[in-house]
Amino acid sequence: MIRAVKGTRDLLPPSTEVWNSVEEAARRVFRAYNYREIRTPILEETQLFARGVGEETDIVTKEMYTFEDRDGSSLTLRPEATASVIRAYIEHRLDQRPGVQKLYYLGPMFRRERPQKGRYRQFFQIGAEAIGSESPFVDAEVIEMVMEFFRAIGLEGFQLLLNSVGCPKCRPVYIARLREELAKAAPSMCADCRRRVETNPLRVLDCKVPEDQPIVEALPSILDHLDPECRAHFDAVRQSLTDRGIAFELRPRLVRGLDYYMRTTFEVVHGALGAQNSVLGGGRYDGLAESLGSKVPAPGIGFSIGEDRLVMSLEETRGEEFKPQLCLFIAPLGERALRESALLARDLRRLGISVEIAADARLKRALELANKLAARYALILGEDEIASGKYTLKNMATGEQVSIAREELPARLGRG
RNA sequence: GUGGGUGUAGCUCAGCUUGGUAGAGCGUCGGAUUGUGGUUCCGAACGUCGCGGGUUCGAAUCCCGUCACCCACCCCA
Repeated sequence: MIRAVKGTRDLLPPSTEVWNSVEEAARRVFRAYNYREIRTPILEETQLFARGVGEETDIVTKEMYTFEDRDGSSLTLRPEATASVIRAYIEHRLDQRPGVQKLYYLGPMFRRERPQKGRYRQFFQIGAEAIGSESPFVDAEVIEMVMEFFRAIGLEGFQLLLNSVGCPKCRPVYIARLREELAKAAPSMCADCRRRVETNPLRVLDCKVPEDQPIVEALPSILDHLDPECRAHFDAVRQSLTDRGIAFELRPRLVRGLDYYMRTTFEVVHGALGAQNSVLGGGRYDGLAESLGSKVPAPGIGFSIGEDRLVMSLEETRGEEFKPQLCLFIAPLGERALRESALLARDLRRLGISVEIAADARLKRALELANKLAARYALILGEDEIASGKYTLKNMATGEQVSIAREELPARLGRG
């Protein structure tokens, strides 16, 4: 038997209904913030990610789906979308368009990791980027938009974590300071941390081993090492969030795994997701365009939402609410009735009313099916009804039946 | 890449310790007479017991190998 490849999966109804309502809500909310959709290719030149995401990151060193095209060029299935969006911004000179470029995207990303709960090799992200401004006001607005989106889909029980990771000027100073401290503390820490001291000292801050926590908490905070510009930026972001009534938790030890982040970084975590509890990651990336070879600067901030994880947490708490309903189930009795119901169904469907027809079932069987499909109404269409012109409409919830003329049906059924 | 767990009907699982050629619930399909669902009752279909090898008169059950899936680490969405 041929199966879906490891780490990929089929999304089936009724789950796809949840996916659709999540995506519809995102489009609606983002549009209200004047974001518009961008669709970039799923395939890019490998160099885009190598340079954009960072040569030394885990994504680039071991997680990319990279292959050689027939002409010998190296292509990669996108592991994330920000680099592509910036590439498109540069390529199409969007900096020449008026105002801040606000773009959103949604679609599949690919990383060749070992799958586990909430982690897939093909996974879906919904993200947005605001490019062309360094203003902390934009940072706060982007975060507010995310919060409004979560509110729109009714997500609860999440936490917004906020930090600043400084900039290429002040971060190295901090990392040097961190290394000094770690040189002393590392020997008594876990094996992973001892390794991280060499590879990526910032990651030590993210250590989850309980025994290491006292040491981690005593390490110097990056927030004490921001240079004046980064400091002012971060203060302004926090002030604007407070002005907007957005609750956040300051997490000086929040670090991100992609190289391009600077200054503001944020994350949203949700319980009931297993070990992969992060549903959103985002931050500012003012230097990304230049590292992709752009002559024009493109300071920006954005986020990406792990749609798989988001849907998972929605389904955990309120999966029932997304069950779609069938409005009308038609049970035709006999050939004439079947032909008549085809025309009736088409007319109702034109009005947006969902209709199903039992093409070949006895009445009992048809009603059984109507019940299983959770139809709100069943329409019984037999010889009597055709003769009299009055159809029998049954309310499936109450069992109540009324005799109704064809013309009255749309009003009676309402929309949907 | 590393560790642990699990593979038996469409789904959820029992049976495995103490080998004797497969079960339950749900679902699907049919029936309980004429054009009335949800409840109930009766019945049916569906299994190379993940795969390969070994031990044995006999293997879902014991042994070896292998594959797949899940969870966790790493890292991230």
